[in-house]
Amino acid sequence: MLGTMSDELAASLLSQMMSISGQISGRMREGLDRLGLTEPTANLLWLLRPDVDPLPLRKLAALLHCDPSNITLLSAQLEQRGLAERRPHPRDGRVRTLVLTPAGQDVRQRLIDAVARHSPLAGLTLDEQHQLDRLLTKAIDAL
Amino acid sequence: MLGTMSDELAASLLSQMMSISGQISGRMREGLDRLGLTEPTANLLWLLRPDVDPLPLRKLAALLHCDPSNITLLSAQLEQRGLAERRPHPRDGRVRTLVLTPAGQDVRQRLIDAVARHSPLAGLTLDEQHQLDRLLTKAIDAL
DNA sequence: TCGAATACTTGACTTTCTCAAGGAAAAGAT
DNA sequence: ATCTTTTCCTTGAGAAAGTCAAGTATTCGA
Repeated sequence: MLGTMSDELAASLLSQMMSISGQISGRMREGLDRLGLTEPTANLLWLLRPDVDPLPLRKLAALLHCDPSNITLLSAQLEQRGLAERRPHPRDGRVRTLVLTPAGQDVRQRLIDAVARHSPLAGLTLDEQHQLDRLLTKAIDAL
Repeated sequence: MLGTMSDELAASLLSQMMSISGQISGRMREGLDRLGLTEPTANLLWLLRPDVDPLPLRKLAALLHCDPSNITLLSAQLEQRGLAERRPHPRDGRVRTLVLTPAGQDVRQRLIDAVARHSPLAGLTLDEQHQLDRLLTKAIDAL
């Protein structure tokens, strides 16, 4: 049946995605000690893009699929290390946003570089990487 | 510079992979309560392929990047729910392998189906899914 | 202005995970 | 064959991360 075939393909893709992302976070772990981070804090750091408007803590909790109180804990850790700051939202006094400090931007970039260099995706040719980029972009935009 | 361009591409791919796998595990969480599982046990269940020789606990720990004692805990939970069994390795008395019961195979398949249906990758055409499959396969094989 | 909703924090608690130590089986050396 | 070494799993103690319920402050809407 057609349904079965595409189900198998979907399951195979799923398994591959999980395997690769597992490899990536495994690779990430190796560098964390050196940067003085744990995996949960690194996952939060990952979301703090310097080129985008800072996100409210609540939004970060949604992106990480966890309770807001957990973000309170993790961002306090980043703050204590001088990597990020909680700033009040300019328009809404209830909201706090999390912003990287220069030191935080540096650590984040070093983390990304270290992982990207050893990622399984680095084994693909440049052309293949562009194909992959196109496919993933479409998948994400479809959300 | 050329190096910069490919670094940016690699970082972009990385970010996309993390985003999609985040979506996937988010989707997974939604079904877990209904199946009586937690996320860590589901991640273990994921690795227990019925069509492949059962893996030693140590191997499972390596795949999940965690301590073997943690696998002891998680597999005990699966065992208690009747989803898996720890069996002595036929040739090596030190080793224990983890094998799904029929009930465990059923739960695992339902988990995979539920996630695959709502995965971001399901939005791609069948042709695109094949392209993606080819690229990911190559990336994984390069390990 | 007053009630309802939203955002973050705090505290108590559970679950997950790691580390150090220990026992059992296999492998290697003598 | 015996003894040492290594490998694998388990146990127990403890740290870290996560959830939940309650509390405070701010904003929104009637």
